[in-house]
Amino acid sequence: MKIDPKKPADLSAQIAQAIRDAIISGELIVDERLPSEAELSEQFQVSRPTVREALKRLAAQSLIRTQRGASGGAFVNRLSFEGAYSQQITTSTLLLSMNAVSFDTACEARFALERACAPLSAQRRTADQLATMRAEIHRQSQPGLTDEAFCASDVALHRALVDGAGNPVLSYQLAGAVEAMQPLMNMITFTARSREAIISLHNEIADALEDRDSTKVDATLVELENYTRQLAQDVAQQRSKPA
Amino acid sequence: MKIDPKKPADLSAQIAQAIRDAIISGELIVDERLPSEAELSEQFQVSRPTVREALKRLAAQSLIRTQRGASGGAFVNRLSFEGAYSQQITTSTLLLSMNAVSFDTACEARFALERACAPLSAQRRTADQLATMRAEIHRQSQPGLTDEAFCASDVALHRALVDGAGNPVLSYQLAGAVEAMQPLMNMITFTARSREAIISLHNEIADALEDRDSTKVDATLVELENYTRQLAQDVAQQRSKPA
DNA sequence: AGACTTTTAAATGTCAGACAAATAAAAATT
DNA sequence: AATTTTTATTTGTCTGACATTTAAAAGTCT
Repeated sequence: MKIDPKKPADLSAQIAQAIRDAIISGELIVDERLPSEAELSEQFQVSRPTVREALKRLAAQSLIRTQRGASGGAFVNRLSFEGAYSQQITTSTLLLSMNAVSFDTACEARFALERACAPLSAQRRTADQLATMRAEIHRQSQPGLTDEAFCASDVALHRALVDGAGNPVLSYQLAGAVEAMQPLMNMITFTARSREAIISLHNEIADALEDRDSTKVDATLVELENYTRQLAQDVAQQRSKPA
Repeated sequence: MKIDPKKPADLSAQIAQAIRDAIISGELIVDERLPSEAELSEQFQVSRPTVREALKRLAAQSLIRTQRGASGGAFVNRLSFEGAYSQQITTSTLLLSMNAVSFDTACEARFALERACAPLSAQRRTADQLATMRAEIHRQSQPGLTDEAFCASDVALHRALVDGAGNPVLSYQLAGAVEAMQPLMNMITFTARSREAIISLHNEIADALEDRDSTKVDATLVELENYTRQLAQDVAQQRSKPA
């Protein structure tokens, strides 16, 4: 069943893997309760702290949740799309920061993925999603908005575009790409003029989506990508010779 | 610094979050050694098992690695693209299986993302990557290949296509989408005739990539998507009325 | 002095037993 | 019958200990 050869490495890692496999293989169903820590330690012939370390590993991956009390215990989590976003975003953020990915590379990836959604979104976007985009555009045009808030709104707008494709798998995959870029975007200082240009492009995208004109959406996204890269390049240049 | 209010929830979760934040914020550098478990328990005013549970959580996310021995301890991991793949794949696999995503939805997402890479790949693919694709196509045409091996080769081919874009962020994002689909693909039984058709399309893709003809690549991917969906539909139909 | 072996110390990995806290079910009381 | 109290179960945490691994320090021999 969930046996455990005592040959190679950390017991807690082995136990975690055994339980993980049982979940993936469907041996353990969603919302099913695992044996109690005491029972698991009996079953695997290890101490309770070791079992606990294994369970914490699984909890870190959102594979299980724990509940205290009489009929408490560890339960198999239904990994929801929403719940998987955060993991995806954390991982992507770390990847981008630790591997010193260039802005260009990240930007290229982000827009390539987003353009993949555009045709589907043009076809399927709901009125609600369009309204969300319009609302974000309106927020972006308000004076006194911080750069951080501007970027956050930008992310929200693009999330709405992606969600418009009506494909949760796509939305999940892109959440990381779009949101993980935000820290990088935050490094750009947006002048009033650049904001105006971006908002204008955002409006074009919304209009095109309203008309369900996927060609126009794609073309505008390309424009937006080029403009974003240009902005980043200008900022980098200005910083290198501040005189 | 990495303080810890003892108000709300699990101490080990709080400590893990504190250390995680320190890593993300850059307060802890890659390959830097964390304080020993004893020191951490002193610092956070908790016991060593609690600290250990926190560290195991971080280890499960590949944020740290541990080493035994005299100058051992917990070290901040460089989260490599390669290393992030497995997490991405596990998460995506679980998502697909637990949420009963339809084959159509997963398939649509997968090809949408892949088509996003196609233009870049047509432009930048190396001779090596093309050779890899040719080799996989050759393998696919060998008789006696199991369905699992055929699918694995299929994954390898598409990975090569995606890698051809020369954008590690894209490759990382798509690894999950492509590989997580494999269990679903394995459920399709490939007849000799359907394999032949797929291989023919694969050859077309390789030819188009050799010619750096991105339009052709895209068109062929669309064909492949349609054919794949058709196959899945046929299998589903046949299973519903096995007479 | 230099190369090899032995010892030592530091660190993680594991264990055992205990108590605290939360929680739901069972029992008792009104 | 409804409410309160008790109880049992289970996770969360602590203390203290021992085992194992590993690198560096100490010692030994040529």
